[in-house]
Amino acid sequence: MTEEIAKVYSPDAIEPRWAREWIERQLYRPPSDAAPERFALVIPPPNITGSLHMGHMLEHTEIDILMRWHRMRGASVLWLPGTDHASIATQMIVEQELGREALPQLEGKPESKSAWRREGQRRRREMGHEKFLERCWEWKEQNGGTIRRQMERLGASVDWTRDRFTMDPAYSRAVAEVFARLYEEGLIYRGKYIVNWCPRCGTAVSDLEVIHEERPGHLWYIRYPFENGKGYLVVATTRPETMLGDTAVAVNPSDERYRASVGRKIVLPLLGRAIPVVADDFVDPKFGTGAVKVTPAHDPNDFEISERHNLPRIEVIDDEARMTAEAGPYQGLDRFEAREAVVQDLRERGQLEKIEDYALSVGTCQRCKTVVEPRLSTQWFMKMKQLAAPAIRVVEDGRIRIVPENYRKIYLDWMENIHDWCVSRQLWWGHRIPAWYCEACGQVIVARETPQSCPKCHTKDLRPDDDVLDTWFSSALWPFATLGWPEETEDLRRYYPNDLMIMGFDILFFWGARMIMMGMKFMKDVPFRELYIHALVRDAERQKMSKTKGNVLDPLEVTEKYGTDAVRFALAISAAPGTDIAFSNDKVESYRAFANKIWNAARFILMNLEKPPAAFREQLAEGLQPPAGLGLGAVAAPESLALADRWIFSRLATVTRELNEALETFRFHEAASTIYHFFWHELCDWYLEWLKPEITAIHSGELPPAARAAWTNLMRVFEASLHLLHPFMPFITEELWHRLPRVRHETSLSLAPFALVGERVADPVSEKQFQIVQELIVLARNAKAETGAQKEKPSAQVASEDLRILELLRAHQETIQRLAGLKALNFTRGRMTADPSVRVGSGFDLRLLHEQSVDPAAERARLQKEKEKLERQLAQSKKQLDDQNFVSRAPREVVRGAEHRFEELSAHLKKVLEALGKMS
RNA sequence: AGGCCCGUAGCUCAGCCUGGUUAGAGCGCUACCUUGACACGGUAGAGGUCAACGGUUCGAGUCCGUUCGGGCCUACCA
Repeated sequence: MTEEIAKVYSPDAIEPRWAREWIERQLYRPPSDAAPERFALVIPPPNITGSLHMGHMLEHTEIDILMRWHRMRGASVLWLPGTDHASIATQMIVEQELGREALPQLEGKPESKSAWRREGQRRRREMGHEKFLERCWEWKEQNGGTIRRQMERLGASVDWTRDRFTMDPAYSRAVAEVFARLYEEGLIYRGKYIVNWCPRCGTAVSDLEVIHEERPGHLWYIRYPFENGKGYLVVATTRPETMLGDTAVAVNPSDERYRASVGRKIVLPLLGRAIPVVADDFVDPKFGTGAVKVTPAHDPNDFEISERHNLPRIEVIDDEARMTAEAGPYQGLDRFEAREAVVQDLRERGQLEKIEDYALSVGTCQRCKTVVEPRLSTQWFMKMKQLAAPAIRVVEDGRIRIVPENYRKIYLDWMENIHDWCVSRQLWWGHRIPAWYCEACGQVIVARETPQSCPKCHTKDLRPDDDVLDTWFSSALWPFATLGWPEETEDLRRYYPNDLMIMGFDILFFWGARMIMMGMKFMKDVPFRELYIHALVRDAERQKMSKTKGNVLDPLEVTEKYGTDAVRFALAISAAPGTDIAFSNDKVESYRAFANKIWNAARFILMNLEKPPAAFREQLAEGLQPPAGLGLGAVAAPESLALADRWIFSRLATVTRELNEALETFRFHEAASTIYHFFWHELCDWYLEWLKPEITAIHSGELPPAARAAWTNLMRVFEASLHLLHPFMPFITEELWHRLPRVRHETSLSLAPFALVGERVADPVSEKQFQIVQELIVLARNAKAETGAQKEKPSAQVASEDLRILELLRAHQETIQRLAGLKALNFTRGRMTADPSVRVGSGFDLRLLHEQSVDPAAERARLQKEKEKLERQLAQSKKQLDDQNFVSRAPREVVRGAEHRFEELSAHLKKVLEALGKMS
C-alpha cells in the first residue's frame, strides 16, 4: 500500500477523476428537502464565444470557495451555471466564418479578416434570417460548450442540472415578457435620435460600449461668411467634415461679441447653403471662438440645439461612414478622406483661419476599436430614470451591500446620472425585438407572441422588426429568468433573492446595475443581498493581460502544469479586496509546493499508519467520525505529548474562527494565508515533528497508550485540516480524505462539515506554554548556527528563576533535545552567571556547552550587535516611560506593557554587558 | 472637468476601517543540512528613514490636510 503514495504529488493523476465523479454524482444539486439555511448565487454567465481566462478563474475560484464553505457549513447551496449568447461577438465570428468559406484564397493575407467580415455580412443578408440563425446555432452547438468543459475540469461546484443559456426558449419568453411590459408602461419607446453607431459592426451600441480615449487632434478654425454684407464668423471644430451637414451656427445669448449676429444668415462654405445664427445657452463663450457650428445629424449636443431651434437635420455620413449625396462633391468619400478634402478646399479658398493642436476624447467601439460615429437613427430605448430610483434606494439603505465599499459611491454616481439606454442592435443573432409594423396603416405592435393581424386595421400584412436586443438586456434578467420567471416556480420562490453576486468591476454598470433595476421592477425585490466586486488579474509586471500585448496566461495551461489547487490557492491568497492581482507562474509554483507539502504530510502519516495493528486502525476510524453536534477535542495523552495536543487543538479552533471571519467578509487572502500558515508552519513544522517518535515507532503487540493518543489526536487534527483546506484546494483534499482510515464510506469531503473543532478547545494557557518551549528550541538552534556548530550535538544548560518555567521545560526535555539537536540538557534554579555564550530567553537563560572552542571574535561581534540593538530599543522605551503625559493618559494596560518591556530589555542588556565585560 | 485607488523588504503584496508590544507573509537572497514524509524539503539568518511635508494625539505605517509619483474610472464642451 505504501507504494501507492507517490513521493511527489501529481495533480493530473487525480483531478480529472474527481471532477468527473462530482458531476456524475450530481453532488452540487441542492437537496430538495429544505435545509435550515440556503445560499444561492447565479454565475455571471460567460460568453459562448469565449474561453476561460484568468479573470474567470479568479471569479470562479472565489465563488467556489464560498460555495463549498457554505455547503460544508450546512447550507443548501445553489450555484447556478450558464452562458450568455453574446449577440455581437457571436455574429462577428459566424460572419467571418462565412467569409472565410467564400474566400479561402485570402488565408494568411494581412487584410483577410476585414475582407472576410465584409463578405460574411454580404452573405448573411443574402441567406436571410432563418438560414443565418441556423448557422449561429450550429456554431453554438459546436463551440459554445468550451466554457462548460473548462469549468467541469476545474471542479466548479455548480449544479449542472440547472445549466442555463440566455436564448433557451423559456428564457427568451421572459425577455419578450419584460420588453412587452416595459413598452406597455411607456418605459420602452422607439424614436429617431442620435446614437453611437459603429460603422464596422453596422449597429448602434450603447454609451457603455463606447470606449473614450484621449487622442491628439486639431481644432480647425473656419470662417463662415455672412450672407448679406461683409465679414464672417469664425467657428472652431475638431471634425471639419461634419460642416457639410451644418444647419446653423450657435452663440451664447449673453455673448456681447455676437449679439448683433444672432438672427442673421451665414453661407456655409463649400456647399453655399444659407444657415441661421442662433442663440443657445449650451454654447460656452470661453471655448474656441464662442461660435459653434451646429450639425444636428452627427452630434448629440447639436441635435438638442436643433430641437430647441427647430433646425433641419442633414445626414452627410452614412451607416458605413461614407459621405452621402448631401455632401455634394464629397459624396462617396470615407469620413476621414472627406476631412482631408474639406480642409484642403477650405485652405485653398482662404476660409481656414488657423489650425491648433488639440487633444480630444475619441469614442471607439469596444468590440472592434473603430471610431464610433454619432448618427441619427431610429432605435428602441429604455427610459432609465424611473427604473434607477428604486435601484439607488436599495443600495443607499443597505438592502444591497456592495463590497468593497468604495464601489458603492461609483455605483450611486453612475445611477444618479443615468441616461436612456439604446437597447436595439442591428444584428440578427439574439433576442428579436418583439415588435411588428403594419404595412397597411403603420401601426406598431409589441406583443409576446407573433400577432396574426393588425389590431387597428385588421390587415395581415405585418412586418417584424429586424433588430435584436442588446445582449445585456437579457442578462439583466438573469437572477430571476434562470429560475423560471415569469412562471412562479418553486426555484424562484426558494432562490430569489440570491444571496450573493460576484463580478468584475468592468461589468458593474453593464450588468450589476441593470440586474438591480430589473429585479426591483419585476420581482419587487433585490436580485441579491451582497455584491462583491473582485479584482483584476494582471501579469507579473502589473500590466493588464491582453491578447495584443501577448501577456495572456491561459488558466487551463497553468492548471495543467501546476494543478488546479495550486492555481486556486495562488489566486485566493492574492485576492485582497480592492487590490488587483499580479499573477505569475512563480507564484503558482510556490503553492504547488504547498500542495506537495500537504501530500507528503499525508504520505508520512499514511505510511506510518501501516505500523500499528489493524484492529487499532479500525478504532481510529471510529474516532474520526465526530459526535454529532460536537466539536472534536484532544484525547488524554501523557504530559510530554499533551501540551502539543492542547496547543494544536487550540490553534485549530482559532484558525477555524479566523477562517470563518475572513470568508464572511470576502477576505480570501487572509483566509488562505491563515490556513497555509497553520498547516505548514504549525501542523507540519511543530506538531508532526513533536509526535514523530510516537508515530514512527514500531510496536509489537498492543499499542501503548501514548501511541494510541498520539495517533488519535494526529488523525483528528489532520482530518480537520483537510476540511478547512477543502474550499481552497478541493482536489487534493478530497483525494487524501478518501485515503484516511474510515468505517463509513462517505461520498465526498465537500459534503462533510467544515469545522470539526469547536471553540471550546481554545486554550490560551497551553498556547503560551508551548511558545516558551518553542522559544527555547529556536534559541538553541540559533546559538548552534551562529557559532558554526550545526553539525555538533552539544549539551546545554537552562536556568530560570521561575519554577513553573523550569518544570515546563523539564517535562519536555526529550522533545527539546531532539528538536534542538542537543545531546543533553540540565536545569538550574536561579540565574545564570554572565558568560559570552549565554542566550537570554523570556524567563530563562540558555548556554551551550560546545565541544569545540568558539571563535571569540565572532562571539564579541554578535554580542556587540545585540547590545546596540537593545540600547536602541531601551532608549525608545525609556523615552516613552519618562513622558508624564504617556504615563498619566495612556490606558493602564498599555503603560504596564511598556514597563514590562522596559524591565525585560534592561535585564537582557545587563546580561549582554556582563558577557562583553568578561570577554575583554 | 469631476471621482476613485495605489505608493511598506530586491520583487509581489498584507497590516490602515477600529492609533498602543519588537511592522508581517510569499518569492528571491546568504549560510548550513541529502536526517526513512517532503530539496516542490529542513534549520538559521540578512534585508524596511512604512513616498515627502505638515497637523491631530500622551502616542501615527494606521486618523486629517497638502505635495510629488503611478494607475484607473466617469463626463454631451465644439
